[in-house]
Amino acid sequence: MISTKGRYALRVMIDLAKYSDGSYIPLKEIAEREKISKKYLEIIVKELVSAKLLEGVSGKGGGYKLVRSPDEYSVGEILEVTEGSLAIVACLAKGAEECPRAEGCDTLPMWSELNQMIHDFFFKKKLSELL
Amino acid sequence: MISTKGRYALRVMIDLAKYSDGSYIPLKEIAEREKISKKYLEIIVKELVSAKLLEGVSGKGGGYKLVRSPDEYSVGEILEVTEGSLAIVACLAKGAEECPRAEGCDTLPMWSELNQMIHDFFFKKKLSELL
DNA sequence: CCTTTTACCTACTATGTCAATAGGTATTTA
DNA sequence: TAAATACCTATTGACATAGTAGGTAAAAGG
Repeated sequence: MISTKGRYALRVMIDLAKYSDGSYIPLKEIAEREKISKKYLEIIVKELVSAKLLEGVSGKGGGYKLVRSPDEYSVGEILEVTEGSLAIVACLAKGAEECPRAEGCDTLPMWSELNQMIHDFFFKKKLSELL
Repeated sequence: MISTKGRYALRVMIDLAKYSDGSYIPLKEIAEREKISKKYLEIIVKELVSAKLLEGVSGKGGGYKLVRSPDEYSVGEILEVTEGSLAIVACLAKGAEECPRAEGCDTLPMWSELNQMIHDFFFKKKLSELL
């Protein structure tokens, strides 16, 4: 299940896509528009900046803005930054220790199939489709 | 993400489908074959019995068995019993309080679309396909 | 230079869930 | 009556979630 963190991240990105004219938007504005705790958003936005999905500038006139156009962001990459992994089962997360049962696991093919479906869904869906 | 609880439930069901000849299989056997803590399985199996996906009988010669044939179980119903909800976001879980933002939510259509995909996947997939 | 506005940083916390474990009681068969 | 089994209640340690609190650093305007 996608947590609020991932959902909030997506909403911040959508908000920026909608309301930015190229200048920087302060987080305070976004928090008020989206009615999300600004303090909590700070944590989320920081991760988006680290991942280079956003650019942040301090000081008066500062704030955040997108670094690409909305059709160049996939929903998948936004969620992956904040959720860590979108894998449907632990053994399919990247960096997971290899499952000793993988060989001969009756359920692995099903998990892989679904995992692929979800991955495709999220990475084909662009931010621009959510405006 | 599907937890071990749901994954174990599925493996118990598969185990029963594979090794039962109509008689009752004691949990001890299943736990040993699947290398899962018997104590933990007790919790899981109890829920499957409550949901009438399994039948349990106490005493010598007792154990558990399926109540239908494997092609009459969907993976979805098995997972729903143990996971509670398969919804991809909280607001789409059944029994969720109505989201005040639903009207005009930019992301809801996407969540609904994916939710439907996952639901279909799990409910069309039958236990018999995992043997 | 000083003040304001903003991002950025570290730390803490309450609540809940996960994945069990512990130690029993009830039931059925031989 | 004894053994094997399911079934029941309670507890636990570790971790994640969803925040809150209280600062420091940076940039711009006057």
